Amino acid sequence: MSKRKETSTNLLNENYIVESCDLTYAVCMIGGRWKLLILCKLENGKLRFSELRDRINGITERMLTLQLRELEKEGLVKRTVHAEVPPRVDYELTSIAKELVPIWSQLSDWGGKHRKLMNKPR
Amino acid sequence: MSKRKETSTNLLNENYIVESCDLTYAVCMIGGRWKLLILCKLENGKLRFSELRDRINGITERMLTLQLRELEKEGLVKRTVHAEVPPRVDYELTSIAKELVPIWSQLSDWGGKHRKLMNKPR
DNA sequence: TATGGTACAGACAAATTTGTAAGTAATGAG
DNA sequence: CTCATTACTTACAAATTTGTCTGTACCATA
Repeated sequence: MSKRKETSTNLLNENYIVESCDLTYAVCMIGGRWKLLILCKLENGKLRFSELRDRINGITERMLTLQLRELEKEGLVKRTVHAEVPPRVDYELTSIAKELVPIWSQLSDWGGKHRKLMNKPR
Repeated sequence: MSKRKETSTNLLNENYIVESCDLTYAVCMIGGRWKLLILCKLENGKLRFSELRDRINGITERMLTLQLRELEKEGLVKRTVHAEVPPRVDYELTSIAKELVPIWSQLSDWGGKHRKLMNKPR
């Protein structure tokens, strides 16, 4: 949640693009270093913070927090806090996020295919 | 084509993630501020550099060049130089990129739907 | 009273991406 | 010889994202 300069060309461009293109809008939601990894892990149900952290190799708590916050804002994950000590918080996909699953599965297949093509060029 | 530090955690993380997840791999290909816009414009056939530049609001020649170069490297667009003066260069989608079209059309639909949901939250 | 587990928050720095503002080569037209 | 056109390139600066490290509240348990 580092604030962005509200007057930068960079931000204006991004806004303009996202406004005018549903596709770019969609990809922006799931862009960012860790978002897809997080969403994937949640594909089979709820997980708590520490479970996510432990399953995603290399992520720091800070990054996990930041990306979860954004995903929450975007309405892709739902956050539930249990009033316990020590605290317990879990995350799950929202219904609109679940609609993405079949799409990203195709995209993943495409990725696999493309990767092979690139390995043995011709 | 700004070089990246080969020893940074940032790059190591990216490599690791992309290696281990076809989905992230795929999304990385089309990530970046302008790539999808460019690909969309090429959906209906070849365009030359200046045509792309004029159709993509806000892009600079530098950015267009950079992103086209990456797309070319990734095998998503094909670049053809005509030996003329003044120079003429055109760009078109490769066949693997064309396979993405139906997927991104679904993603675009999802984006539109999601956008509406967000506008009138409940 | 000291310790421990959980889910973070904050300050700061490094890395990366994006934008700005020039300039270039080649050559045909005038 | 001068200028215009096209598709770039380069140096530099600003913005943004990602990573490092330290610290916090809560209370149950030893």
